[in-house]
Parts: sequence; C-alpha cells; structure tokens
Amino acid sequence: MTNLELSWALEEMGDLLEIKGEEPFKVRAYHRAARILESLEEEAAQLHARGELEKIPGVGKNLAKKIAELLETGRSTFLERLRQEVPPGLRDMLSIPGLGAKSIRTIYQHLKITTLEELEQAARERKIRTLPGLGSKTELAILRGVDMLKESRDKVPLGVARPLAELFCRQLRALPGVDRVEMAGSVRRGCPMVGDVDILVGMVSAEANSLFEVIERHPQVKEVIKVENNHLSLRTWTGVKVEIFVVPAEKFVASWLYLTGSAAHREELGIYAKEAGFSLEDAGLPSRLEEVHVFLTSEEEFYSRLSLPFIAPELREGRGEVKVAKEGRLPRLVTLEDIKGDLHCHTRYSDGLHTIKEMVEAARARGYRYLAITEHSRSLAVARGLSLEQLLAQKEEITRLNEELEDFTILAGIEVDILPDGRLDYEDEILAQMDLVIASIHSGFRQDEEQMMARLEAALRHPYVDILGHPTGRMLGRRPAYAINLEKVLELAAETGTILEINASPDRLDLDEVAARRAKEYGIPLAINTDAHDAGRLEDMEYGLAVARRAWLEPEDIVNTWDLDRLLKRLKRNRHLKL
DNA sequence: GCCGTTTTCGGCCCGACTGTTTTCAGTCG
Repeated sequence: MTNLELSWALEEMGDLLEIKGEEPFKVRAYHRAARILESLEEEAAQLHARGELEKIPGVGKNLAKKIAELLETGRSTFLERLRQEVPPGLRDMLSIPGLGAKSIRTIYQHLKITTLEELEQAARERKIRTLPGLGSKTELAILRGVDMLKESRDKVPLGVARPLAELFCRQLRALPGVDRVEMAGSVRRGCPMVGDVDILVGMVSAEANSLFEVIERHPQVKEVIKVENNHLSLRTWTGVKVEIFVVPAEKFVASWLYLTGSAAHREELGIYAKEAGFSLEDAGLPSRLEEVHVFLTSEEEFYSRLSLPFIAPELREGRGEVKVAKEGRLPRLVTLEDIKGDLHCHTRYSDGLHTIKEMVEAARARGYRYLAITEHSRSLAVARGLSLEQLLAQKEEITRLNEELEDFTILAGIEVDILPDGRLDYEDEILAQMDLVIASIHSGFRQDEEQMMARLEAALRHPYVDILGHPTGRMLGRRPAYAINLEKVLELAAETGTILEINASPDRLDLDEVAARRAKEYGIPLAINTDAHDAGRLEDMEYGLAVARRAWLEPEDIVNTWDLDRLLKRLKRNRHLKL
C-alpha cells in the first residue's frame, strides 16, 4: 500500500470518528497523520520493514499498529468496524459547507437520515429547521451544498484520480505478457474532475482473464462492477471507478486514440474527415473499441494520415482544435520543461511543513531557477500568519541564503490577505520592501458581489500587488467561487497589469481553464503556482499545467516560464524602475 | 490520538464569523 492510500484510509478514519463524536484532539491526530503520510518522502512500507513506523511524526503506538495492518493485509479491521457503525452517507455530508459533524449527528439522531438524497428531501420539506440548534439558514446551506455535490457526483479530483491511475499502470506493467500500459480518457486529457479512470493495456501474450484475476485481488479494489472478455470495471475503496481495457499489442495505438476521446473531439474529426474526403476508420480511429482494423505505430501517424499536426490530448475537447490544427495555428502548449520557478509556497514560518532551505532544495531538484517564499499574513491566525517581525526576520534569512546560492534565487514574497474591507494586511511600506506580493482572499467568503468586487478592485489597483492568488476562491467539489464578476476581474487585471494565478493545488485549480483562456484573450499574464505547503507538493505543478494546456496557453503566456530578470521587470512594482 | 517530559498526564492553534438565541455553539480557515 502506498503512502497516499494509507493517507486516504487515515483520513476516512478521522472523518468517521469525528461524526461519531470522538474527542476533537483524537480526530485531529488521524487527520494530522494522514497529511504527514501523504507528504512523506520515504514509503511507509519501507519504514515498516525496518520497524520504524513510529519514527513518523504524529504516528505513535496506536496509529503504527493500524498502519502496519493496512500495509500487511491491505485492510483495516478498525476502519471496517467504523464503516459499519457510521452510515457512509454521513461522511459525504461533511462535504457540505456549513454542516459539521455535530449538526450531522443531530440530523441523523432525529431524522434517521443516512444519505444525501434523504438529506435533500428533509431540507426541502423544511424538517431541518425543526431540529435543535439548526435553522432555516442551515437548511439553505444544505440545499446549496447538495446541489454542488450533485455536480461533482461520482467524480473525483484529478489529484486523486491521476495518482491512482499511475499506481495501477505501474502494477499492470509489471505483469507477464504485458507490452504497454497507458492511462486514457479524461485523466489523460487532464480534466480537473473525472468520472472514471480509463486504463489501456496492450498484451503480447496470455489473455485478459489471468490479468484481471490479479487486479481483482488488488487491495485498493472494493468491488468488481463488471468483467467482460477484454474489459474490467471496478470500484476502489476511495470510490473511484476504474475501467481497464485489454487489447492485443498491435491494436494499442488505435484503441488509445479512441479511449482518450473526447467524444466531442471524435465528432470534430469526423466532420473534418468527411469534408476532406477521408474516412476516420481508414485513417485508424475506430468507431467502436471492438473494431480496430488499422495498426498504427503512433498517434502522430494517425493525425498525419488526416494531414493534421499532432493534437495534444488536453486539446481534444471539440473546442475548435481540428479547425485550428488544419490552419496550422495550434498553440505550442506550455510544458513542465518550460517552467523555471514557482512563485507561491509556504514554509514552517507559517503553515508549511518544511524549512526555506528544504523547499529550495526541492525546487532546485526540479530544475527550477527561482522560488518565491510567500507566507500567510498576520490576520490569518490559523495558518500562523507572520507578524511584522517574523516577516522581516524571514526576509533577512532569505537574503543570507541567497548569498550562498549559485544559479538560483529565492524571492522574499508574501501572500497578503485582502481584508474584508479591502485593505491589505500589511502597510504599503512593508509591501514595498518585498520582492513579490500575492494578494488573496481567505476570509469573509460570504460577502455579496458588491463587497467582494470592491475588495478585489482595491487589491488589483494596489501598486504593490503583483499577483492575485486563487482568484475565484473555488474549492473543487467543496466550495463554489466567491460572489464575483469574473469578467470585471479580468478587465481590472488587464487594466492594472496584475498577474493572475492559476493555483495548481488539485483542490483548487483556480483560475479554471475557461477563465484562463479568457485571460489570455485579454493579454493578461498568468502564473502557474503550486501554493505548496511542503516540498512534495511542488509536484502539483503538473495539475496547473494541465489547466494551462487545456486553456491553450503557451510558455509566453506564463510568467514563471520567463527568466527571472524579465519576470522581475514585469512586476507592477518594477515596471517603471530600471533594475 | 500524539507528544514531551516535569516519567505518566495535561496540552494539543485559535479567533472570527454565522446562525441560532437571547449569551453561545458550531463551523471554518
């Protein structure tokens, strides 16, 4: 079992304990351990082999025992017992903003409700407001929350799906008779939320059955939904649907094309082919997976048979990509190799896990040339936002570290809160001293559009605000965007020369691909930032890149593909200065 | 639950906001 899977299991234990009404500190211990495991550099399995599980911070005797059981058997008797005690629907309710464990317990005890459907119905029938401590506002929050959850129903964030897909791919590749394994479908196209994980296996020998038998026993597998001759459909314990398709090696590429989709892209191709007098089938794209008759060696070969350049998976959404490809105007999509630095991360100074040095080492290991340290500001107490003294002390440490570094620059930045009244959380004199200022909203989420826009406008017009962080505030499947007028935000960003962030955290992916593409039309520069709270999460850059690529963005559009000199000159604060 | 130490239990991050009440509990970040 991987650290990520262990982390999911502990997270679920924590949630179920919370709903059960266990003491908050116990609950927190599970959640804390889950978070630490997720970002642990060494695999827990290796630590366990050496008998060193308890060396993991936040893991004591009890948690070590539970982790050991998971590692040895792939299951947890404790978790299974919890799942029996707490109806699983109750855990889903935790995702409704404004509804916590205590309220869920009240609702469960009084109304015996165990599913989101029943909860919605009770809210509609105005039964929630009759319960002690709950009122009409909570009822409204429930209805809104259920709506949001419905939208993301049966979908999981790319940040969950992709690691899972990679895990399955790795393990499938190790099996005998397997020639090639790749992910396909919406995961390959980089969709922020995916309904299922499609995996394609090309085999040189043996048959699918023996392979399926191995996979069905995988510890992540909760149930097998369907087995057909070349198709296995299963659900994992984390609720993700995984579809595994098996084809003979020679049919791999054509099948991969088909499974990657999207349907809208295939349709666009179909229209183009018809006009041009081609047949998609003859060129290699089957109309059904079972009907592959053309053996391609690569996807490039397919597109070239249609006289088209290769169209990247992220563009295959039926958004005009075929027409643009035909005209030879496809964007040169930004790639990880283009990224020269990360402009948003946290360290131990605020709520991050690692030291500045550790973050810098991780950034250098990724081949970056620069890294901006951007802690939370003083008002954000929960995240240990920096006092003035701490901020200046950190700035000094960064200056010292920079003197030791060759070919790398640490920027002394700050993620300053945009306060509910539109002021920033530090005085201008302080902000003027920083290398880079990100302004973000972390409070007063429920203000109306007028108030929100006043705050954002004040921040965007501020002479020392270089980047607007996670501009809409949405959390995927958890929280909708603030009440803002996005078009107006874009106008203001363009007018004031403020950079907009594509926050790469898989929980956010904010701006989204539609807004990012709009931003490009406005000529607004974007930054893809991970907002990493530990060194491992610098890897989230790939999710931000998926958004950027789906938004048709090129390296030129992304400021952190630029050399540091050019980037610094572009910052609002430096635009009129000679550096 | 963990942790640290003062070896054996008390502290663990807490302040703001909101909604429900009418002085505070629950939720959130």
